[in-house]
Amino acid sequence: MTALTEGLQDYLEAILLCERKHRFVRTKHLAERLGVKSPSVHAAVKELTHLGLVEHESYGHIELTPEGRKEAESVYYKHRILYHFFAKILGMPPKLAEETGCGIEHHLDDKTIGKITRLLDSIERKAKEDENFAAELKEVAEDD
Amino acid sequence: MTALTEGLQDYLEAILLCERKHRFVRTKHLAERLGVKSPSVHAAVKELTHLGLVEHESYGHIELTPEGRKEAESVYYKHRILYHFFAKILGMPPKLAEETGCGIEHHLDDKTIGKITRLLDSIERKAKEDENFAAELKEVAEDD
DNA sequence: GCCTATAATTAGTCCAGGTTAACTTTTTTA
DNA sequence: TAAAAAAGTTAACCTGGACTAATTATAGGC
Repeated sequence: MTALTEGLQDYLEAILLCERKHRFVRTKHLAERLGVKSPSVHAAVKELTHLGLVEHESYGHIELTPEGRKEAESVYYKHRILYHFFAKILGMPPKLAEETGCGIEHHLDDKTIGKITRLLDSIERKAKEDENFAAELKEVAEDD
Repeated sequence: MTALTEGLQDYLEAILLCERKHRFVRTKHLAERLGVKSPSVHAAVKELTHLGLVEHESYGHIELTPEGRKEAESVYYKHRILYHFFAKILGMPPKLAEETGCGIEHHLDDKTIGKITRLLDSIERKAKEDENFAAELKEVAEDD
């Protein structure tokens, strides 16, 4: 009720991404992006409004509040890091990398994401200066 | 209904671990391990029975079928790899590493887990032969 | 061998989050 | 500008997965 569930985090992220593409965000856009019907969007947006994370007047467009934006950006950042890891390091097909990232982003706190970020940095830096290591990584990524 | 949900996977894994400790598995053990009440266990076990993954006679003990065992072991293996990654590589506190692994194990397919396994191997091998890289990893793990 | 304690089961409830169908508001267009 | 199309809202319902309370089995202690 008063908690930000995984599902609501997905809605926030979707709002953020929609607003970058459509100038303003409508129920329909979110429904399409999330593969869900409009009454579901309606209920979620109502709940997010109630939590003070979005603003939405009836039949109007949907906007993030500052806190909502912060939350949405945090989710999105996690998503991008994970996508990078799955797609670029592990060599997963883009769609699967995308879905996998989406599934697990909610389970990782900010500090953990920070550590993963630095780990990936180290790995990639090392791969640049070490042929052998780079070859091993390549093998992992290219295994099908 | 006919799908193996995340929750049911957790039950399978718990059955596997309980049977290693108690000789036979009872509703009560699963309830304790999963932090859930017995009617919830009952319902889940019934569903798993229906899916052909466990056998359970009324008031008796709970057993994995061969397919159930296979599934349970797959989940458990994922869990262990992830625990290793979070606890040993990222240096997360054991409890958090445990919970995080549990949250995301369901989202990773076998091939992905295989890739992660090999990636961790490469990283650890490289760290053994390369002081510098080892130091960087250590820093990631020890950051609090 | 009976009685009590413990365990398992059943019945009924709740909540999140989805659905369809019906209705209202807004927008578009002829 | 009025009618049709599209979008949003509401109501009623379903499912998974938890819960409590009440009931039924089983097992141990006397």
